[in-house]
Amino acid sequence: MGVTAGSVLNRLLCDKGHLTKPSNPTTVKAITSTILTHLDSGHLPKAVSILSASPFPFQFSLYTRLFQLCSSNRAILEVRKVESHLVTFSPIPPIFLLNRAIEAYAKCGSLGDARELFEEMPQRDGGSWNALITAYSQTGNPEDAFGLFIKMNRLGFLPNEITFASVLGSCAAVLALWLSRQIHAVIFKYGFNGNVILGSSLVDIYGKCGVMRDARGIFDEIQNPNDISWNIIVRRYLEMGEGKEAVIMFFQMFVAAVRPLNFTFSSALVACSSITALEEGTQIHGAAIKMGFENDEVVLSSLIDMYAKCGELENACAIFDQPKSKNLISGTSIVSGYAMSGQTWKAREFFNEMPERNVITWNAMLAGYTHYFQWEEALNFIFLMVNTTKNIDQVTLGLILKVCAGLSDVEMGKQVHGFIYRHGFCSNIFVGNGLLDMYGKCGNLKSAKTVWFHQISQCRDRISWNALLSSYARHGRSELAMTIFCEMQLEETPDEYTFAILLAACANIFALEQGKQIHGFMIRNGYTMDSVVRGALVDMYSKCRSIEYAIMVFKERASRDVILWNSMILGCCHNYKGREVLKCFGLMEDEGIKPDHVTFRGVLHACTYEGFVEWGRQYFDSMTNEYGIIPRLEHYECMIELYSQWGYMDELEDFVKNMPFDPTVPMLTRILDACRRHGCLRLGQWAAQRLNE
DNA sequence: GTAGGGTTAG
Repeated sequence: MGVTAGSVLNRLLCDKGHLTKPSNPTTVKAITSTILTHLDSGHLPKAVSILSASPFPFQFSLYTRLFQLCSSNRAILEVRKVESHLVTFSPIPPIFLLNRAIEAYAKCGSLGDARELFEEMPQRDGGSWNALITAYSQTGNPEDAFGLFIKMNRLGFLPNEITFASVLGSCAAVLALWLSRQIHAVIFKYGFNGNVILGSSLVDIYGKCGVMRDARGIFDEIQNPNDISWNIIVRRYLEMGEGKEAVIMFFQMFVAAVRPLNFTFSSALVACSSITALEEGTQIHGAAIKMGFENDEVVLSSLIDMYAKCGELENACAIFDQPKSKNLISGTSIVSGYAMSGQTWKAREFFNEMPERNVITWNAMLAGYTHYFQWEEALNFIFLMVNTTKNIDQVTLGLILKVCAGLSDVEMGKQVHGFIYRHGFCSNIFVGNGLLDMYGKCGNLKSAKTVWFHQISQCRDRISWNALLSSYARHGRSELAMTIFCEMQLEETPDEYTFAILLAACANIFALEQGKQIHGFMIRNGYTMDSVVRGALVDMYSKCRSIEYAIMVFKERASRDVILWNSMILGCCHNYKGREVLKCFGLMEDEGIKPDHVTFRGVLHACTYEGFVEWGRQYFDSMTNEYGIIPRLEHYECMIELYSQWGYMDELEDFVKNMPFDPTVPMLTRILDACRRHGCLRLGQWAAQRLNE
């Protein structure tokens, strides 16, 4: 080899004429047709070798065709041969053909050849500059593209739409908002502002830079936005978290009678999931069928995921059962849908039957277990995962840390920390926050601090701050949490979660005034009062002995989930209002809210201090019989306390000896104490004996 | 004759 484009050209331009013998037109025609036949059957190298062996010029259109095919086949050697033939046998190769050659070199990834040819061209036009700028822009050299653009202007070549499109492409690659605005102005000056492609590119850049108002302004000025323009605006709204606007724009497309691309369907459906807009999603499903996308894999997968995320597992499965829908991605959507709706058992069944899985599938399953606090299952699944697949990523590690935190297993957490350190996941903010949270939840504040200062101080975000706050608040360091909150505000805007943590901190130290201030701050600044925040408020007010405020917050809005009811019930417990607890329990049932284990903790607690021994027993039995809730250790503790406190020693003995597990040390101590107080020798001796064991 | 967007799952 060693023969480069420019050198061939230069040599031949100095020394030509003797090579271009007059050729027989019929021969040229015959060879042209042979070459074309080879091209049609996909034999590019063969076609090019015939060309190279023919010492006479061909029609320019043949060279154009050849350059095109070389580009799409990324055949760099063939481009060199075709260019070499062109400049050898055509006395004055037209500039446009050499521009095609530059483009072909660029498409084959050889900027060097493109640049050399450009340098050695005897004459260049605007197209030559465009070709080179595009070459640099598309091969990931945006700065060089900008430089060429400036040079071109200095040399007096007028930029056209093509030039601007390439330069804007470079702007998008480096998110150069300021430069884009300037180019935008120049585009306007040259009168290209009606151009659909340039308009769409500007929408693209402004959207990527997060200035959606400007993006939308440009979009609205495009006279006839095409499918690509719409695709951009829908996608950008989605990426900026404005799912609702994305869906609205998608439906606007139909008004404008532009046929959506499958990708646009996909974006719109993701947007529907993000705002749980099932109705709109279903409408989009209908539109997809009507417009003939019923066999489009991307659209089908997106539909399955939308239904799964909106909790419509039956619909999701129905689509999945269609022949064209089954693939790894849609299968993972189904696993995730079951897992995140609490049906982890069904998710697992589906998971086990999948023909192939990847790390995302495994993570989806694990996420279900952790989301529903099924730590044992999660732990077993992690062992299975580690033994089956070597593929573990930062999401897996984050989930594993969540399991360590859930089990308060700091030893395992430390092992995971070691793994993270050894495998270079330290710089990952997701993993770093997971570590911080794990140490915080396990009560190891020292290690949490170490992670904070040494691992995530460079890249910490709001989640890191919240994790730090909550670890202090959770372990009785409420005042410190307040101080940290002040520091946090210097670099992050607090969110709803931050305030829920702070309210819990206030509740712990009975800081009613500060709690009220936070409540007021949230209202004034328009924060959403979701059920978590309202629960935290109810909890704070009731713990601060301000039960009237707690009830006010509780009643404020009609939507109440089990978490909020539990906050209210436990709030009543704190204020020793046992009858209200039982009243709440009844009202909750009337609203159709299913009680959970926390609810029963409150109810049993109320029965204990009110002395409703028989009711307490009935509520405890109803957990298994009526509500299908398996009583936990704390519920057994409640019952032991209930019987002990009110001297129901026979019931106590019967209850303790029928428990499905051995009584714990605190339980035995409590029983022994009750036996002393109420003079019950037999049970007392039994408990003492068990204690000694 | 050259130019723009997008690839669904944790």
